[in-house]
Amino acid sequence: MEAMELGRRERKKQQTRHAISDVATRLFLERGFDAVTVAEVARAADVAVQTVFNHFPAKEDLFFDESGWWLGPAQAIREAPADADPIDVLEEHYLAGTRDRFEVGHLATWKQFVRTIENSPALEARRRLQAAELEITLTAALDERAPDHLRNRLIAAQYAAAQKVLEEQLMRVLPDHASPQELAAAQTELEQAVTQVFAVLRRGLA
Amino acid sequence: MEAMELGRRERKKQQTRHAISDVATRLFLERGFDAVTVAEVARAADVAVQTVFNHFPAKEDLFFDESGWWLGPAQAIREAPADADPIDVLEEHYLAGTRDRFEVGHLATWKQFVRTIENSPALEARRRLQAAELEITLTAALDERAPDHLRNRLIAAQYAAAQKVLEEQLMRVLPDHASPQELAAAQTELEQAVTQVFAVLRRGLA
DNA sequence: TCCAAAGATGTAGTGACTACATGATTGGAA
DNA sequence: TTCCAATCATGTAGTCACTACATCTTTGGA
Repeated sequence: MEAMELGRRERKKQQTRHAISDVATRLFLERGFDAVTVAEVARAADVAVQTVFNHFPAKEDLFFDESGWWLGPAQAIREAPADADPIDVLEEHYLAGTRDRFEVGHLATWKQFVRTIENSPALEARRRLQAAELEITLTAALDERAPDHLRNRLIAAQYAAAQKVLEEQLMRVLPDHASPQELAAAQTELEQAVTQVFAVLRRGLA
Repeated sequence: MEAMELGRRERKKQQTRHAISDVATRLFLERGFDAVTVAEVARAADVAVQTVFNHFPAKEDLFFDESGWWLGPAQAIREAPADADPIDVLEEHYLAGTRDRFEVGHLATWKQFVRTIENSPALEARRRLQAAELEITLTAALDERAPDHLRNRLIAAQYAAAQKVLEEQLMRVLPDHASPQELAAAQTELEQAVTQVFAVLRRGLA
């Protein structure tokens, strides 16, 4: 079994997985996460319910399919030069993510995603779990470069707090159907908030 | 229907509720939250499964029975004088809670509680939900006294972060069967950590 | 060509939770 | 005191996510 060229079997497996994931995402965005049953997803994707659970251990995994954004900050810290200020690294990482979201035009999709999450207690719980994992992995990454565990834990928790606050801010600032001008204004406003929030962290941890 | 003197009916209802809650708590602490079914709780309390759900909307409510600790910070802010520094108020509130825990000897029970939570994904999720509610109510309380919403939201998120970090620290610092000396040492160490963490918040938000 | 592994499927079951109908108790009005 | 209506406890039936397990089908490779 080679890693590069996948055989027909593996290709079919990925194909099935993507079919399920696509159908599920569409249904969830259309009707809300809680209003769609796994059985419906299976039926819409024309597979057995068991097949769905073979690929996705829980219903929430159909929605959060391998995005893995919550591992980014830890990775950014590991890839940064040893003498860099962690807060600088984290702010730059966050800003890079923000720019990405504004550039590709994924913003409308993103907002719809967040809306769907906000309408589902189960998805909100899962997002909180992801944030907790972010804190754990980020703390571990910080522990590798400095010994002060309590401080590192606090940095990680504060980064997670900042991200949460800024995401809410973006939702608040972003109009539903934004014109290019509105979008640029929102981006400016958001970046100011980012600067402001990270300034608080930097000053506190100085 | 008077508020003070409860009739026999209401008394019996509370009695049933407490019986269920007590039995449930004991079972959960003994065998872990996930290893006990609601049906077992009902059987042990000698009531119908339906009766359990009449009093407690979800299984987790059997464990977190009306503690309501997560509303404390918002209340502390509302009760504080208008010119007091929010961080001072919150630090004092947190320290008061810490002192309570160390004084009454509830610490062993508390640690067992936290252990049980840590062994159950469902309980951890519920605790995160409580923390989220804390942030919302605290933000609302802060908004009542100062208009800068982003700042208030950040304060609330940072308080929640601090509390999370400090609770972990307490679990780390606290021996399983602490002698009075060990306990005093742990308290000192914890209070130093509290001072340190809140100093970071204060400096950042100055 | 054919076998063994891996994926897809089907069946049966568990556990939390809901809807609903019914039975039992009790507080209060007549 | 009697009796009705509200309220609480109960039982039944069902939904939904999820698991265990047996079976069937496909496919990669000997």
